[in-house]
Amino acid sequence: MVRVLPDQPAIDKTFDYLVPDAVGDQVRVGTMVRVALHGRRVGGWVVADDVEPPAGVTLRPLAKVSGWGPPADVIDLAHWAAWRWSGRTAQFLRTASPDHVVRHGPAAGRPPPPIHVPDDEVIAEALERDRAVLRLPPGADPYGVALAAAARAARAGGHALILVPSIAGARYLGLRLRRAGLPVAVMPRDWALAATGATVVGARAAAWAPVRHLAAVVVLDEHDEGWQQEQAPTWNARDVAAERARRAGAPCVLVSPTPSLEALTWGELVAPSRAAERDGWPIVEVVDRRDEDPGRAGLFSERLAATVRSGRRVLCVLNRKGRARLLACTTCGDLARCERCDSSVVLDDDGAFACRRCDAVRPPVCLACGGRTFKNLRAGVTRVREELEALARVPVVEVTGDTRADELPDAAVFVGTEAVLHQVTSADVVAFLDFDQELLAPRYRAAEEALALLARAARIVGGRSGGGRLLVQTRLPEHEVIQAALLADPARASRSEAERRAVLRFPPVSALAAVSGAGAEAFVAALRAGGSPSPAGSPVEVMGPSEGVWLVRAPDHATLLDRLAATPRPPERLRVAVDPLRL
DNA sequence: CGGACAAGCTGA
DNA sequence: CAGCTTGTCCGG
Repeated sequence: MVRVLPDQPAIDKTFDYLVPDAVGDQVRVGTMVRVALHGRRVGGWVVADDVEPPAGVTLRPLAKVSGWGPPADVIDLAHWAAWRWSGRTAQFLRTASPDHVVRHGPAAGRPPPPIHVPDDEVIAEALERDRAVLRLPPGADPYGVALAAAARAARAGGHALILVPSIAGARYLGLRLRRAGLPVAVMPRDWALAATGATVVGARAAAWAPVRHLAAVVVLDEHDEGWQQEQAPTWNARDVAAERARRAGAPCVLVSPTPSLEALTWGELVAPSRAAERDGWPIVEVVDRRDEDPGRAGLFSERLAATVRSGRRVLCVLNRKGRARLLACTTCGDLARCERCDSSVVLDDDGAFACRRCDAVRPPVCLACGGRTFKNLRAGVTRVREELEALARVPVVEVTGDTRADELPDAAVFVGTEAVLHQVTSADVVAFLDFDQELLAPRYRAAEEALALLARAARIVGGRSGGGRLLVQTRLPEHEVIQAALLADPARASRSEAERRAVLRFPPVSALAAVSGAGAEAFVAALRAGGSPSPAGSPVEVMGPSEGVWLVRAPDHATLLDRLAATPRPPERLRVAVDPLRL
């Protein structure tokens, strides 16, 4: 008799079935099966075997054994993740399952030859720890860490799990490891090979890959916000991988040029020498815009003008979309604002004013004088491209999130949103036209995000030894984030950021969840009622609502998640985002 | 999720 | 009161 969790989003409940003798040898914890449930057949996973079914129910036999599923340790991990991100076990098991039916493992390959791993003290030191945060500068090649981890896992009689933020990056790393002689499963394609035994390389979903005898875990660019899924449950592949390592007793190395505060709280920092780290960061040229005449300055300093005219390949970053972001009435000069909440409004696709905060839409008419024409106060990327072209006297190409990388014309000067750093792979200089926008963004993680942005740009231009250069226009030249990049010392930024988070009680000093949706009000009421009789002593606070979102805060994850799990969910739609990146 | 069944509504 | 909609419950 086995316990089966149906693969149905709304059924978070298990049912027991008889295992027919004929298929007994194919069924274990994790096996994917089909079962009869309430008059229909549904897929599901065996989540426990040798179970004692509740009295008074007549069991039906399994309808079919579909194929291999996640190993038992991943089934346990999915139960944990359902608690950790207030989700449902089935959602995680779907991510952990092969996308095609798997009935046989791949043919056994030749035993791998001994692999040569170059000596590297810093990497070796990181792999000695149970939980290491390895701070490698942006210019460093992460291949050495992956190879050393795979070799270490092999010595321990097991396999390594290596997570890379992008799918393309994972494929490339997989190829290089395979060339070194290792059996490598690149996820999600090689699910069956991973299950039989290989070094496993992949992107976010690979945190759920089957790994035989997990013996080392590496997460590259652990600070990358892409590790977290945007939809609820907002699970984070870095945290899943770290928990897997903990459960397996395997070393876990989180690698980043700019480690997150979460990582620094979790593990021990390992970093190369100051000289080596400095070499891996580009030269940072800070242009202090306070010296300029504010009326005339625009977005282009003298330094920037000289740089775009120098003939070098320059990427200019301005995180604003093409349409105007701040409008003023041409008649009276009043700013275009929302009638309801007073926030600034932007022109939507239909030419109406749309509020960016409260969703209100109104005709484009000045509230003060009734004027109907407006001028841009802040140019978006489209306008800036034209101005920059005039300044540079060479063609300037605009890049936004919508631009297709393979259709990008070649040019010496590009301008775009952050997307330009994803789509153009090499340059001599990356220039941030208005870095204060990153530093002062109204998000609690703005400082970390700003430093990560500099690190991303640093990868494109390369370290200082190769002439890599960043140009940062700012009115905050003393800001710790800019100083951290300038001195190639990310700790400068994390120290001050840690203090700020402690004062404001933001993560990692606390644990947060954002609750929204039609059922949020009822859920939050139940959440408040579920606490200790005296709310004053309750460690779980509920704040809000602000724009329909409540924020739940607790001193730590266990307190927060136990309370969320103990609160009954209303039948209406409810989104619970644990560890929200934006508030 | 989706089928079963009960309770509620409508029109003759 | 048949015939339909809407809501709630529950599955092995």
